[in-house]
Amino acid sequence: MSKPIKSPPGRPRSEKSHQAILQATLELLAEMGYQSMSIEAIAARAKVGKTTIYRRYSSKEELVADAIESLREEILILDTGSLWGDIDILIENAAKMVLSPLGRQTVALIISTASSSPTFAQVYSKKYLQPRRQAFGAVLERAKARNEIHTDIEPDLVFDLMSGAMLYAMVFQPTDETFEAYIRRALELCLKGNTV
Amino acid sequence: MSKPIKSPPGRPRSEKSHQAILQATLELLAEMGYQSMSIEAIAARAKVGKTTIYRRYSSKEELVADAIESLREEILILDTGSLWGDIDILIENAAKMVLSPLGRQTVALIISTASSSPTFAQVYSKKYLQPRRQAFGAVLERAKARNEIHTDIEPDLVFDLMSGAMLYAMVFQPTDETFEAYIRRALELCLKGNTV
Amino acid sequence: MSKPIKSPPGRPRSEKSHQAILQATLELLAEMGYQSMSIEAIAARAKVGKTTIYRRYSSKEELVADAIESLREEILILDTGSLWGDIDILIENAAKMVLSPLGRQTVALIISTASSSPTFAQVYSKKYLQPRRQAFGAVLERAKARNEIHTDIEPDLVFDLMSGAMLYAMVFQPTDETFEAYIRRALELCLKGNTV
Amino acid sequence: MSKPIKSPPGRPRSEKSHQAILQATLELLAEMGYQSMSIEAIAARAKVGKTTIYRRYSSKEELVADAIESLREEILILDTGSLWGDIDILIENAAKMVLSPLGRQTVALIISTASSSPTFAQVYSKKYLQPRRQAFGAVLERAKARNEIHTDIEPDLVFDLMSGAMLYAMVFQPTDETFEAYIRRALELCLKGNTV
DNA sequence: TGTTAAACGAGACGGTACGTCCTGTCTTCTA
DNA sequence: TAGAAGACAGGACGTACCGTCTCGTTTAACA
Repeated sequence: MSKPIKSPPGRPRSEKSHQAILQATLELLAEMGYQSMSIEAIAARAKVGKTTIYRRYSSKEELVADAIESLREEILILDTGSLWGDIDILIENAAKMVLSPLGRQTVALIISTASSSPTFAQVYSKKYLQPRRQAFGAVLERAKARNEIHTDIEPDLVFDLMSGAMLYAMVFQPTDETFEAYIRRALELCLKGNTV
Repeated sequence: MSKPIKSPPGRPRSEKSHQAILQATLELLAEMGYQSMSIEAIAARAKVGKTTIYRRYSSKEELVADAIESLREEILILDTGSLWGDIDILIENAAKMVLSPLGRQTVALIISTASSSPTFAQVYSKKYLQPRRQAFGAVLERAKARNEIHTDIEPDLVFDLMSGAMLYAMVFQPTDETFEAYIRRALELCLKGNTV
Repeated sequence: MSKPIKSPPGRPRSEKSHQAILQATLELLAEMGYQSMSIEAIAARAKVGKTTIYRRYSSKEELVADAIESLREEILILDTGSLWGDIDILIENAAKMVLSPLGRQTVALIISTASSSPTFAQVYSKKYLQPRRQAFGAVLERAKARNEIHTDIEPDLVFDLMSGAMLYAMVFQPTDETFEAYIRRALELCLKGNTV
Repeated sequence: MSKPIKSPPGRPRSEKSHQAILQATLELLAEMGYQSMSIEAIAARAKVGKTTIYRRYSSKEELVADAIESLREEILILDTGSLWGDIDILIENAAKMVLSPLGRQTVALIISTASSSPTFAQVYSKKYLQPRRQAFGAVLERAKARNEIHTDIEPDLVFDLMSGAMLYAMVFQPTDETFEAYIRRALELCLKGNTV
């Protein structure tokens, strides 16, 4: 049995260049935003030829999607023992992302892309939202087990509502209070009728 | 008493050109989308010099914001006599916009633009959302007067939550049920703890 | 018998504006040259509407020609009693203009304008060169009367030759000797075969 | 011994584009003149991006100077055996250039540029005038050897005088006779006192 | 140990759109 | 009715990037 994986002929692609491209992309994304960031600038920042980028990605979207994907971190949810303890950790994590420049750009990009590209929306939904939906579901299930909330609550609907609220808050900044306080207030409203 | 309004010196701006610009903007917006639409194309379509556009707007964002603003229709809210009667009308109106092809395109554009342009977001928020927020507020106030919901409910927060939910639903289509049913379910969740 | 000069109806043209336009034109001409000087800049400098310029002149050439024409000075030729005495005065005058910074600029402008605009060339030729041609002719005629040069000499041809030589000398600076010496040498060459 | 000439990095400039640019420039120069010829039109005619022109030349002057320079032809002077035979050939050549549309434009441009740019004047003088000055000198030297003109004649001065006369004739068109006849008459005047 | 073939950096290519500037015309109000 | 102010359609300017291409130069696996 021979190895079916055969390395292609010629010089292999440089992992170093790859990393430099992703790094430069993320930096420029944070510094000047998706729209005004040019591929030429990325190439210059990464000290890489434009060709080297175009060989890997055929569009800015693809490149940025990969760059963002590259920094996805594990979602770990500690069990603090109480609903609001758990919730506060989730909100804090969300806020951390949302309030950093890169985070804002990222979310803006995702909404922007997703709103005009159902395909991207689906991919993103599956890869990014689904794990978070499950994590949030787990938190609510634990709360049910502790009798903190009604058993007939639908975690998915609450998750959607909160996701929408975060999205809305990021785009339209409807309030003067902090993001965390606003989101907490929204969640309280949602759970009000469902607390035991 | 003489009129204090004095017309400024020089030739006044042409209302005809103004309308042609807005019309052309909306047409191209529908035809090719925000990104790929160029100001030169708008000028050509409107049979207007580029200068005439730049004299009025300093960016594509501003222009598009004004073009969209120009389509704004009157919001009229009938008093059906019950909270859910009123609500159903509001939801139906929203759905009508969201589900039509032009509506989807427009909303996608708004989200897309707003998410990457705080300026546009602010303008849109003030000119478009504010009136709807007030209409929604009026509905809830009537419901309070009828003792259908608690008096301590915050209409603005509920409005934000519902706006976010609609936005989220449009982008990610999280459900198989109809848009109206999904939004109604979300609103029920929000008001659950506040019904008398 | 009524006066044939009838002032036209309506507001008469402002002499003040007229002067301001000429003044501004000459200033800008000296400051930035014919090419890069814009009619808008002239209007702005003269604190005059563009219309007011276009009402008077239909082109930049016309305006500049008139502005230059406005500075024309009297040519007076003293009779020194000898050909070379008269000539030296003419050469000295020419040199004075040609060697001053403003003179160089002006001549450069004239050459530059005339070479690319036959209309201007004609106007300039008629208004500026013709009087000088005649003055030079008078000098040669006096020399003929004094038997200093042959009677069959053509003053116009000599004038053209000398004008060309000055022009050429100014543009290409072909020599290290002084302008006056060079021109004198050229004239000697021209008259050599014609002296008695 | 290794060759010290190393090709610079990156794609080399296209000689084909270069030629197309020069060709288009000369064509448009002849068709519509220096002033009204636009760089955009040149690019279009040459089927070349504007960038490709701006990468090579930073101004219209530079481009046109190079275009003109590119058509400099060899000056070959046949020895006809007599002064006026040689001269007539030189005059005919000059006339051919001066009387063609491209020639007029070219000379106008050269004068115009040179009169306001000493640097250009010098370059042009060295590259274009010097060889002609030498050719003209050779003709006069042969005439001296044949005893047609005095040995003490200064060819350079005569050359300058004739150049100036041509220049002056082109700009101001002082005569109704043909250019050739006028120039011949001028030269006769110059050599009159020097013929044997 | 060479050969080979793709990836590399560099940068030119034909284009598109930008936002600014100026042109010559027009339209309005004021004197 | 002239003047000033300034908007108008048009069009060239020079710049910035686009995505593609063509160089000469690595770099590794294959032969």
